Amino acid sequence: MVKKKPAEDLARRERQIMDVIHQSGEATVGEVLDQLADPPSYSSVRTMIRLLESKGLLSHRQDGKRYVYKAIQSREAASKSALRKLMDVFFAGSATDAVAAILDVSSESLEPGDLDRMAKLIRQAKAEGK
Amino acid sequence: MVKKKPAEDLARRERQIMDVIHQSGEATVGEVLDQLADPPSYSSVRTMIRLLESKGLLSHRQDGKRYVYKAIQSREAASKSALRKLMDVFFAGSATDAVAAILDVSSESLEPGDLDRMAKLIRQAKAEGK
DNA sequence: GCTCATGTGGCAATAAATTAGCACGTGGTA
DNA sequence: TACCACGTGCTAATTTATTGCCACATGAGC
Repeated sequence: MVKKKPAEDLARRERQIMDVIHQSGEATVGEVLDQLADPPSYSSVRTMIRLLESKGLLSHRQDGKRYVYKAIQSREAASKSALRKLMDVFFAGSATDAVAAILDVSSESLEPGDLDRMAKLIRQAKAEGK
Repeated sequence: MVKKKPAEDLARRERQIMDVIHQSGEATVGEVLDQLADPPSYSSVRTMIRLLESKGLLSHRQDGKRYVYKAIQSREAASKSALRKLMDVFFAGSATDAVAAILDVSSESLEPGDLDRMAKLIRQAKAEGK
């Protein structure tokens, strides 16, 4: 029986690369390299990406002679599991506390429109949950 | 010049252990061991924890003959940086999208009271941001 | 069609992370 | 007080992750 390897179990570089690809949606080796903070050689990035593909986390399509990689798991699915984990670790699973932290973290950049949209989301959730 | 090592740069086990300790607030070696999904030996966990302490991520106090470890960086600070990163990677930095995802992830377990509390948080943020 | 710039594939070397063994110390308890 | 259970410190061995080389392929421009 093969061990399941969720995204949380990735090594450092692997995670960095997956993050870049999730952030970009799709990326070539060169694009990943450009977005890595502390980049190794092109060759190393490529090896790493191929490894991630062999682990079933990435897939590629061909574009001319280059490969364009994307995550197998959708951004939505990946973000949900990351969020769930973050909520568990830092907020004892509390969605309310997590929302409070988001408001806090982004207070600098929030515009009234953002807050209105959030308020609307909450009204909707309330309506659905009835 | 010494390289800064933010929490995101931790290796797999290191991060697992930091997560457990953040989640618990404080923990002994044995408690960390109990909460690790795929635990190595007691001895290994101890070595890892001492390493994290030597890196400046943990500190300990003595309780009888045991050490009780806690994170140097507060849960609040750690959660903020984790949230910021998650928002960047998955939601292009959008707080609104992050809130939407939280509502989605936790829709099963939300109670009306939670939604009311969130609504209140948003009203407050709006008042402050004026 | 030939050549060059840029890509990929496989593989070997290195570096880092993880594991655990062994010796010793200490507090509680009979 | 003498012993035992359980804790720590240090260090070595192993496993895993990361890096980059070298050979070969392919498309674009001349």
